[in-house]
Amino acid sequence: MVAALRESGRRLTPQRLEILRILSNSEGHPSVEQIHRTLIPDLPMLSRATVYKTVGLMKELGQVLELDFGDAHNRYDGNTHEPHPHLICKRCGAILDLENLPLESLGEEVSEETGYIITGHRLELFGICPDCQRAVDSQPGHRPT
Amino acid sequence: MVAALRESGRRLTPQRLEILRILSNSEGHPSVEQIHRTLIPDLPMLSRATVYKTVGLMKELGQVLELDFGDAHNRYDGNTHEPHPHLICKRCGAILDLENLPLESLGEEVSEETGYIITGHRLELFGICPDCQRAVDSQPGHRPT
DNA sequence: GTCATTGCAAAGCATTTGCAAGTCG
DNA sequence: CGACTTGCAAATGCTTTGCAATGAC
Repeated sequence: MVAALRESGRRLTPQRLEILRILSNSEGHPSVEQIHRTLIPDLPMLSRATVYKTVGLMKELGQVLELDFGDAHNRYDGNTHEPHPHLICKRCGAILDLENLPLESLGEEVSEETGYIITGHRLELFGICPDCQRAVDSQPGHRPT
Repeated sequence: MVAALRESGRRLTPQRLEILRILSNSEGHPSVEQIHRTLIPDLPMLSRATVYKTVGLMKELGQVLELDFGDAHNRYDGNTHEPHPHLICKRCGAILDLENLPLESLGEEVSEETGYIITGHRLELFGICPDCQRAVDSQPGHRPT
């Protein structure tokens, strides 16, 4: 990521370095707000605008993927450059990356049926993760948002 | 839809009637703004707030499905109550409903692998529709947004 | 030393809400 | 008539933008 930054002629500031660190370590597909909150202890002056600008820049450079789960905050995935399916827990919001799903054949089939050229896709599965299943058993009244 | 409105004790106003008409005839999954713009000739005083309120009400009554394709405007689908896959043209924005895709088996597979209980999914395929493929041939420089 | 970048504040947008005026039943 | 709706305007919440000060190279 740092290399991509440099190659594009941009500067590497401490703010950007920290933001990139979070994006590349991101297992949880953080939102701008989460990134900002995480970094405030280290960079107390960090503004949300800077996070937005950096994330937007990395998106532009193709280093980061913007996800949109329809719940106000966009979330970002720094681990892959390719869209891929996600499995999202409706209760706790955990997001799991899915791999090796047979979607190519599906695209071909749809292409034949409709005459469209298929260029991409987005797949999200929703459910309840194992942890939350256990939690449900012990707290029967507790509902997700 | 009108029945569902009445049963819930709501009133049937001309504005609502027209909005429902568009939702139920919607082949194009209109946005609030599109609904509003379409109705302005007939109901010049119609406010966007009313469209938002009505659409939100129908969503609450389960008569309409809210779609979110990540491009600012939410869009609404009055034809089905069940989520289903969509095929979206990146060039002209046309939206096609897909049916009979074998997604259940996919959910079962993921469920076994991850331990999640799968409760729903969202699938969108992106591509270029046949019309736009022809248009591309004749206007090579024209790019979608 | 330059010029990209930061961070604040203000602006933008889609959507929501408050409320007086209007109207469905 | 009374309560639900409308439509305006103001408010909200995320994101973007303008711009002077800062700092990377």
